[in-house]
Amino acid sequence: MNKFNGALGMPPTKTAETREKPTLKTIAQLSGLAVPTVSRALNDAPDIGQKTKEKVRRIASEIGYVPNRAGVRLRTGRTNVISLVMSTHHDVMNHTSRLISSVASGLRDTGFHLIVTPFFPEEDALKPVRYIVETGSADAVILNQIEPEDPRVAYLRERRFPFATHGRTVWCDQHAYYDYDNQAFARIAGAKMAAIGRKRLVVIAPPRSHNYAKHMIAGFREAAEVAGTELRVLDNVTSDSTSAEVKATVARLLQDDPGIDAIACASTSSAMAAVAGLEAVGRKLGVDIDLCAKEAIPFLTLFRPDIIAVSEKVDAAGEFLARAAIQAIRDPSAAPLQQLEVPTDT
Amino acid sequence: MNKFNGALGMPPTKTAETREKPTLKTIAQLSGLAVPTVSRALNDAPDIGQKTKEKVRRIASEIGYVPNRAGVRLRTGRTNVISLVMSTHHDVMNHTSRLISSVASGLRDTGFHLIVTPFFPEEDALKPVRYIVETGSADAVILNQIEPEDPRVAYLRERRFPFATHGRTVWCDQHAYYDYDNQAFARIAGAKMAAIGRKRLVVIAPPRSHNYAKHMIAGFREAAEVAGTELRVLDNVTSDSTSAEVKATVARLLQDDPGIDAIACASTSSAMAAVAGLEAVGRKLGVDIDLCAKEAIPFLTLFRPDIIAVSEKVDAAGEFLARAAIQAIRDPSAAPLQQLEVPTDT
DNA sequence: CCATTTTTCTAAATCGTTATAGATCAGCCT
DNA sequence: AGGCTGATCTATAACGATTTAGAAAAATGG
Repeated sequence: MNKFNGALGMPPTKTAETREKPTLKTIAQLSGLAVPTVSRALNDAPDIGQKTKEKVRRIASEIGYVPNRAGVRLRTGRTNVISLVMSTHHDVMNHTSRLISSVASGLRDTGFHLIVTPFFPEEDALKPVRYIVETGSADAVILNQIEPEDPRVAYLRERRFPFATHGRTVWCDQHAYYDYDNQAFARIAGAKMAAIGRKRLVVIAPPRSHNYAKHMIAGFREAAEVAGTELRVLDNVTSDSTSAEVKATVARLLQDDPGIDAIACASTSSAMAAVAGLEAVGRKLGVDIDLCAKEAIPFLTLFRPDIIAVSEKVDAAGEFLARAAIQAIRDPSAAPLQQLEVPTDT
Repeated sequence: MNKFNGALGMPPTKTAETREKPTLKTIAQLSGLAVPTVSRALNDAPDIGQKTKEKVRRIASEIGYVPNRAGVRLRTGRTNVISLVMSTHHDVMNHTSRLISSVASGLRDTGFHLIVTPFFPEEDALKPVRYIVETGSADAVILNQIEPEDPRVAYLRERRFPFATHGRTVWCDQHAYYDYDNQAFARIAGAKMAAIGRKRLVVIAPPRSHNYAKHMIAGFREAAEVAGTELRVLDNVTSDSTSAEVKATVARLLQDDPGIDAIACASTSSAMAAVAGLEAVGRKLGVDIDLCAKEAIPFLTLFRPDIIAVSEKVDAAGEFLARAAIQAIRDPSAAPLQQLEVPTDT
């Protein structure tokens, strides 16, 4: 159509004034080269001359060429998309949103887009993952809320589909992951409680289905053994229970057994609820009882300075997972990127 | 590569055992029809016979045909993607994550994917929007943190690119939006404070650049006039200031002017920080001072039962915006979907 | 019964990209 | 000079879908 599309007034040939999106064809016409040559030049193929490459690259950047994603995807199957699969169940003090933000940051200037694929409480957690793999709608997947033998991970491994997890599975030496060392956290927290003289610790742990619950409980047990303190892990509430449940449970517990002098919480929200519960029955935080928790947001200590908080840097997770996912895509046979963040005791 | 990979050795015909992703071609072969006929049948074109349509649809669902997104996108330009453009600035008590979740819910079973496009504090807010429009990487955009004359909205309107906003602009009668009626909230909150005898109210408002700050302040003014109370809007802190800043400012303020007996906060996090501040200087919430705030998460009242909370249903926003965006795509000339959520006074 | 319309389907082209195989030309060897 | 090699580039086809124009079959009309 547009043989000639320079400057002057033109018959209704698709000309430049339309500001059509530049394609390889545009560059080909401008440079007098063939389309495949332009493509190979931009991809730095070995069989293209140096001068040609430079010329093509110059033109490309001058006219602001950006490869058409649909074209690339159709031809190569590469989507340049990473999918974050997340539950819509909102853990109040939302980690998930920061994970999204930080994955997005990690993807900045990489050419990858981030698509968020939700799954819903009532449906199979495998469904979104299967959808992505079967329709090829992403090049890699990032998962959180990992179970020890997470079926999604099993599925992805079997298909050799690139992925990275926020949390560890039992096979985690085999795949990319980022995790917070909850066992270390629990050891530190338990030791701190013991250090200030607390003897009877109650733990509000994560749901047992999540792998990190095991780590955390193990850590508390270690600390309890070392310090010779009593340890009780509640099994009727978890750090994902509603605030009302946690509050009520803590209140009831302290009334039944006033000798309890320490509480440990696995989440910011359960910590706040637990504080509400203990205060509701007249206990005084930092006086006749202490509470420790993981602090994902600098909030707890502001709220109640007496809370003993151990910080968790959530933002690091997303950026790391983004890198790990890209690595898994680009170099599937390389050793997967793995990181365990150890909390600092201070 | 995998010429023969089913069970028996096979000549290099691409046969069904490969479990190749079914395409229109697959259906065409199975039905003995031509590819375009299959396409038109699935799209319910008027020039295809009833029997044919049924046959095609039956086969399609039997073999689990799903249209290839890249193919559709390349040919039609339709991406079937909606992009949520969000700041990575984490407002602690994260609205954004719930917005993402709820938009995702709203997009369920619509065939649309949700991609999250971040923009970074140091760069132009217009950049991601321009990128999306210029590269055509989405069919519609959802924006939040809206300014009165938001340049992104101006840009999108000018290009006639479908979008919906979480918040109102000055042109909002012309475009799809969802907003919480902050003016009504402020009226209600202000009236409540007056009703319990508070005379001197200090407001920690949203940043003035956000449009809803104006609405909220106007609402407080109305309430103050009606009740004849004193009103002061702080201009050195906002509801987006850090918790430490809010806490310190509130503490200082109450020391300088102990007569202040009421505080209103525009966000959950600033409310908690303000409570910390007032308690730090020995004031007693619910006794010699009161505090009211918007409660996006059922948290405040748990934390401090004395806080006067007005709830905001954040989840409704996302689902509405998803619908609104789709409508803007499908029927650009129709009246845009708009909703103003009025808080209930209870 | 042939011409004409309507219904239903097909062929070819296209979107932007890349893989494959082949073309062109220079330089070099014998 | 003829043949070969290597360096560059081009032509063609393909990915999966849809649009356009046109063909074939069926229905209608006189």
